[in-house]
Parts: sequence; structure tokens; C-alpha cells
Amino acid sequence: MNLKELADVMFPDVHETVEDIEKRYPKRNLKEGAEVTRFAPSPTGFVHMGSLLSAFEDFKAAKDTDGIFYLRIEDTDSERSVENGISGIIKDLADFDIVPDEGMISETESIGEYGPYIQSERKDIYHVYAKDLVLKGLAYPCFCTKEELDETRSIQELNKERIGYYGSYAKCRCLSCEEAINKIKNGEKYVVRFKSPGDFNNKIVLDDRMRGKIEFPENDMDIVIIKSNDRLPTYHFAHAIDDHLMQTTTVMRGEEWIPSYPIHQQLFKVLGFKEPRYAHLGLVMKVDENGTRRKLSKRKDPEASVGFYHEKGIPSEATKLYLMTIANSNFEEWLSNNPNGKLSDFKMDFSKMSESGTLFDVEKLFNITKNYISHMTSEELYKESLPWMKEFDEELYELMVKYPEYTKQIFSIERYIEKPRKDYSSFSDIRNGIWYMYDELFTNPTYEYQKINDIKEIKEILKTYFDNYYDINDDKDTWFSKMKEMAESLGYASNMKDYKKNPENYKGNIADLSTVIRVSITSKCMTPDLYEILKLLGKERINKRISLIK
RNA sequence: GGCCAGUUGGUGAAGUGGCUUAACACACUGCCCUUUCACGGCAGCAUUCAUGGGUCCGAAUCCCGUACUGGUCACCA
Repeated sequence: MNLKELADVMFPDVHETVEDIEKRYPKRNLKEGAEVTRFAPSPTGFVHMGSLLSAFEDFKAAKDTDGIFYLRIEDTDSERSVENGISGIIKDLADFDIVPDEGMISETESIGEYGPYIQSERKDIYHVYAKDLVLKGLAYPCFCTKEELDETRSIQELNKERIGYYGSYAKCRCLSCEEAINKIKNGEKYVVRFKSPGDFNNKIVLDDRMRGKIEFPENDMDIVIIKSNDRLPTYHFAHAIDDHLMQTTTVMRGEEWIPSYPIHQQLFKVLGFKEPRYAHLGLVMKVDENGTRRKLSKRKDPEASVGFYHEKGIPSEATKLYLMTIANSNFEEWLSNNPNGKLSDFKMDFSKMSESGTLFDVEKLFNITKNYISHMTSEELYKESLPWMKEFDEELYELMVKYPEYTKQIFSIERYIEKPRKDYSSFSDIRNGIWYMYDELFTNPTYEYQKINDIKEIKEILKTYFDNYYDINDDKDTWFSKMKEMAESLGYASNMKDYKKNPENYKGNIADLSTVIRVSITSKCMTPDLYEILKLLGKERINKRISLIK
């Protein structure tokens, strides 16, 4: 009877029973094998690469199995919360097409039947379970102050004992109900601690979905489950209750959580919940200035924020491809066999996930992006790069809008062939690849001819070529042979092999000649196929450009 | 310090006792192709899988120890 009194004093507002709560969360009606996963961030306003990867994997695991992916906000620590911190996360996820089936959809709204999906609004639920534990003698109030806790800690350090609140160090464990009730009635502050039934000498085993079996000593710490100030639960307690009620099948989280598994295992057991499966993900790392590896940091590393890649002009689809190559080691091979395959066709496999922390490799991201962009149609490239241009290159944006068809034609150059050009590692490379095609940008051309430098000769070559040889209607073969013809008539080698054999027999070679034309018309010595460029530019632009050369 | 994880080239990694004189991809280097650039092709880039032992006819793969790296031991998640 004493426990009942204590429980009532601790939780006077709780009138519901555990059974009442359980009834509100009926069994999910999903097909066999369907995964229920979740992304559960603190409302910090944005997502960084590491957490994006885990959200992506959660989402993918659910989609692969026709399951449910939901977004739960863990705001039990006010220090971590930021004003409007939820919408920022939702937006970052949405940019990568990660849209929850359930959970928060804005700062205050949610969808789904298993809510609330924000922990601060679940306080009464946690209290029902906490009260139930007190009733059963499995939880108790602890009045220890920070100073007292520090003191036992230093004693433990001195004695070289395990640090923590357990066994005989768990002072408040032995308090009688009467003592506890009196203290509470006196207004003493307290936390609620779980009364661990564990024995450190027992062994427990976690069967991790990607790491296999991991053995630990059983938990014997009386951890805090309800905090004193706001009476909100700690992570451990909220995790057990939420993932039970929301029926998460697989919890994917960073490997920093491995050591707290014994606590979670015990909580689930004592509460009578079925344990979810766990997959403890490797961290995303970077190399420091001093050469050591460390976890990618939200604060210190600009490349950790997803916005960084947006600014660089990496399409979110390409970032997803990269994340998938980190997530599953067999994905790259699958992609190269299915160059136009959709991510949704690839099934993620837990056993192919990397256990060790992965270095975030920007070079690789660029390479993947390069391939991805090369497989887009010109229409797609136009459409997808336009919003980026609007934000980051207004000048080019306006030209793209002014000349949509012309721009798409530029993008088409050497695109629809077996091995398309791979010019763009990001949308920010586009300007350098195409600016000279627009007269508006072709205002201050520079001419860096390589071998042929005499301006008289250059003008002569141009005049000869455009007056006597170039015909915009020629097909490529004709165009090509005419160039050779001209080379010969001017004393240049039309065949590189001949030239290499006897360079002294010629004034130069056909490459030198085409360089003159290329540079004169584009102001660049490196461009895609000259034939197509001339054709697209057209007679008028060409003439104008030739007249610029003084 | 206790507990836990990880350790295969510059990077991501394959590999689960013989097919491995360690795949594939990125990066890098060289050559070839080529009217430039890009693409593409070829070749090179770990005699060795952190390290020392052990088991075995045989070990990157199994066992034990050590080292190193990271994590964790909060009324943070």
C-alpha cells in the first residue's frame, strides 16, 4: 500500500493506466517483413550529412519493404531546441525527397495515428509508465544533489571502481516510502530513477543487424528516467516507450549508442515490451587539419551541412546516389550496371553497411555528380539547373530564360551519344562550359592561340576558311574533309600521323588550324565539338565574332 | 580507468579457410586514341590485409594477446 501512496504523491495527475495507453496504439496492420523506421532528431533547425545519411537509410529501409517511415521530434532537452527548429529539418529532408509517412509535417502539425510525434507533448504518457514502475517497486524518487553525486563519483574513482549510481552507491534506493513521501511533501526536488534488477556479472547479447552479436555485462545502473526540472523523460526512457508504442521494428542510430544498449534492453524487458531490432551505423568522418579522423561536426565543418552542397550546385539526386554508395557497398556496382536505374529499384541490405566510420569524400561526390549530369537529358538539365542559377548566377539565369531552346541545344552538344561528355561536376561548372555561346557574355574575348600567333596569318586563315570552305549546311563528314582540304592548301598537315613523322615538311598541322578557329570564335582553347558549336552559333554570330578580331 | 566498437593502398571498399601472386570504383601517374578539351582504351599504383603468437597441409578470413583509433560511462541526445 505504501508504494501506491508514493506513486500517487509522485504523480498526482496520472489517472490513466498503462492499459489505457496501450489501447490507443493498436497493432499496425502491415504485411510480413514491413519495416517501421524513424528519424528522431532534436529540433535544431537543420540536418547535417551524418544525420541525413541515417534518415535516408531509415527511409529507404521502410520504402524497400512497403513499411512506414516516421519523423519523431526529440525535444526533451530544451538546450538543443531552436526556434522553428522542426520546419528546417522537414525542409532539409524534403530537398532529398525524404518525406515521412507519419509524424511531424510542420512546426506544430503531424499526420498519423501513433502520435503525438513530439516528445514534449507525450509527457503524460511517460508519466503513466513511470508511475506504473513506481507502483511495482521498479522505480523510485532520488533526491541526491549534484554535489552528492560528484562525491560518490570521486570515491569510485579513488577506489578504481565502476562509476555510476548502482548497488550500495544508489543511496535513495533504500529510502523507505515514508521517508520519500515526506521529502516530496517538503518540496525537495527529485528525479525518478529506474531500479535496475540487473547483475553486472550476467552477460547479455545484442544481435545487431549489421554488426552481428555483441556481448555486454548486464546493466545494473539505476538510471534517471524522469528529470526533475521539467519532469520530461530522459532519452533512454522515451526511446523505450515511444518505439514500443509506435511499433518501430528497426532502430537505426549512430554507433555512439552501442554502449547504452544494456540499459535499453533492460528497460524493454522490465516494461514488458518487445525489443526492436537495432542497426548501429558507422559515423561519417572527416580528416582534421592535424591529420586525425573525427566525426563530421555540424558546427566546425561547412561541408557537413546539406546547404553546402546545395550552394555548390550538386543536385540532390546525385547526393542521394553518393549517400547510397556509402550506405551499401554493393550499390556502386549496381549503379554501373543500371546507369539509368532508379534508386527505388535498388534494395538496401543491412549486411552491406559499413561498420567503420566512413570518410566523407567530396571528390567522389563530384565524380558521381558528373556521371549523373551526363546521363540527364538536355531538357532535364535545363529544368533542374534553372532554380540553382536563379539563386546563385542570376546573369546566366536570365540568359537561360531568354533563350530556352538555344540553351537546351547547347546542353545537347555531345550529350546523346554512347559516351556523353562529362563536363559538369556540379551546376556551378555550367557557366565555364557555355558562357561563350551567348553574345551577351562574349564581350571581352581573349585570344590565346597556341602555335600560331601572327595576327595577319590568323586573319588570313579565318578569311580563307569562312569565305571558301565553311558551309553551315555541311554534315559532319563533309565539314571534316573540307577542313583537311584547307589544311593541305595552306601547307599544313591534314593528318596527324604524317605530321608527327615529318614535322619539318609542314607549316603546322590541322590541329593548329582548328585551334585558330576555335579560339577566335569561342575565346577558349578547350571546348566541345567545334562542328556543333559553329553550327549552333550560326552565320551571324560567327561573322560578328570574326569582325571583333583586330 | 571500466565497458564497447573499429583497424584491407591516398579514399570508398570486395573478401566469411584453398579459385586471391587481394575484385571493383574514386583520386593519382604514364601510354594510346584524338582537330582542342572531354570521353574511351591500356598499364602502373597494398608481395600484403594494424601487430605478435597460435590452430591448420593451407589464414586477410578461425583463436589468444598487444597496439592504435573512435565511442561511452550526465537530470544531452
